[in-house]
Amino acid sequence: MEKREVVKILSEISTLLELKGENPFKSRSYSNAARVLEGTPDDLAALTSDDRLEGLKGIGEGIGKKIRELATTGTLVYYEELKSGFPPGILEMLRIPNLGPKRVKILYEKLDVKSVAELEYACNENRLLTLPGFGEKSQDNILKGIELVRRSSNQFLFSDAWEEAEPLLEALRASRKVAEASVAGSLRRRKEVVKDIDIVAASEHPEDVMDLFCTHTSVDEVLEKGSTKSNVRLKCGIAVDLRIVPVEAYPFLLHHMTGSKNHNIAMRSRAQKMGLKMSEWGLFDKSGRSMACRDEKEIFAALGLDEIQPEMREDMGEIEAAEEHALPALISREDLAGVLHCHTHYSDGISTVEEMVKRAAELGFAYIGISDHSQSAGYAGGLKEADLQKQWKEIEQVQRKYPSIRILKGTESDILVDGSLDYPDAILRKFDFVVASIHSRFNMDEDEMTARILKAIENPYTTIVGHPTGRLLLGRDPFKVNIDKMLTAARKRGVAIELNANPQRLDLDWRFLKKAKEMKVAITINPDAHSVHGISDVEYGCGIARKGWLEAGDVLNTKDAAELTRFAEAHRGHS
DNA sequence: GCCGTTTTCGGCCCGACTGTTTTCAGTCG
Repeated sequence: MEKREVVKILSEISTLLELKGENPFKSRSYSNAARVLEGTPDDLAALTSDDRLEGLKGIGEGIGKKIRELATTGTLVYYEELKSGFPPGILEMLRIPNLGPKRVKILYEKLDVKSVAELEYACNENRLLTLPGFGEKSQDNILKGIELVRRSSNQFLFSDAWEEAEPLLEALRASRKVAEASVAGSLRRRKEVVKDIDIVAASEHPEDVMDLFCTHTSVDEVLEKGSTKSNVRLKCGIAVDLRIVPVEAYPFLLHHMTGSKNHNIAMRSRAQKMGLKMSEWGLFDKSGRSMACRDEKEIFAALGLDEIQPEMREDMGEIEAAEEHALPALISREDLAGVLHCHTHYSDGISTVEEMVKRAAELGFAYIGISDHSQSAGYAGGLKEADLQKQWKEIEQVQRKYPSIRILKGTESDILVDGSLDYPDAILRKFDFVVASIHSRFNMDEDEMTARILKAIENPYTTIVGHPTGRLLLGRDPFKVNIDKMLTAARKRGVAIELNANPQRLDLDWRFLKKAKEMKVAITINPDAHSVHGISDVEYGCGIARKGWLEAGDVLNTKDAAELTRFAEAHRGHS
């Protein structure tokens, strides 16, 4: 069984326990265990082979045993029994906003409603009005919620949410009544996919600011409006929360709303153990006196911690590291010396070689790697040998015109079904670098796919494995590959692993980056640009690299072009 | 169900808003 499936079952158990009305802390321990398991880079087989599983904080004897049962037998008696107590459609009702386990339980027990469709029917017959705790408003809101769930998946790419957040933030900052404002929540933490947008502000006139916010042109509907908190839905479908506090509480609000939830719980538990109480309003001692903090750094310091960057606040070891002064100095966009993996109109890009080079130079890069698709990639206009000759000539001309930036000749070669690359060696050796990527037969089983990729890694001409799991966020699941084996082979052979910065990919996932770093595997943050605009996508990649605790030294394209070509040459020397 | 520099038992983060209620439960983050 895949770890992903175990994670799903654990969180489902958590939900079912809530529905059952069990001890909420018991339910929480299952969702916590699911999160912890998801966050560890190791696969299930590695975790269950020794005592490492129960060593994870949040997985004890009980849940550990259940995970082992799932890993060895593929099923879990406890889960099956729990599940059989409820009709199968009941979980989908929980996706409706503002409808939680308590009220779903009432709907099921009193009205025998077992699915979203039945719930809709019951609403239309006004049958909810008779229930305790329900009224006309709730019934209307549930109908609206059903509409919303049907219309969208309720999840958005980071890049899309970011683009919506920026004008809102600018409008707030432009107001004289706003002292400070920032994006918070998962967007500030740079999660690859977000559910909503959180914005925080400091103001002495919160009502006026709320009015400004709720009447912004991008707002479609005001869902909630108070003096310190409002919630709206934008025309594009994303919900936005705005919280406002006075200036002195602002750093606490910013920290609180940035989360993650589990990071906050850990921070507040820590405060509690120190005899303090922490909330979005401040940090208070036993007598209720508030301790002034001018920024987040001072909040962390008050709890005996180094400042933790927002991207790392996932309660995945950052608090322990902050306590031991062992936090990494995270990479930033300015650390990148050059960009690799760029397409042009020769294959499926839309910009010319010169346009791409000019743009990269404007962005301050010292080199750019052109890597169009290879000959078998008919779907993307892959280059035949004659096209390559033509492109190389063109690159040499452009190079003369732009002496300040080095142009590297590369290719994004398909990894063919048998693991070989898509050009003969005589051509491959002419490239400065080769990105090897899977673009076909995604449905292979794990052993086959792993063998296919390992063979590509062993090819002396491979420099980088491109988008190593092939996922499309909100679109296509990653293909099955043993990441551990891939990283081990990459390290051994001196091949880099791509962190593809396209906002739809962001692949390799940040949860594996930390592991790659520990294994000293070189990572390249590549734009996979298909136009001049795509080059700056490396910014998204840097956000994900930071979530994976990467420092400048862990990333290959922070080095200069000479070092990069030496890296490529070194692998060729291996053969 | 998990966990322990107060504890192996008894805790488990904290507050805002809504809708339903006459003081609060449910939901969310």
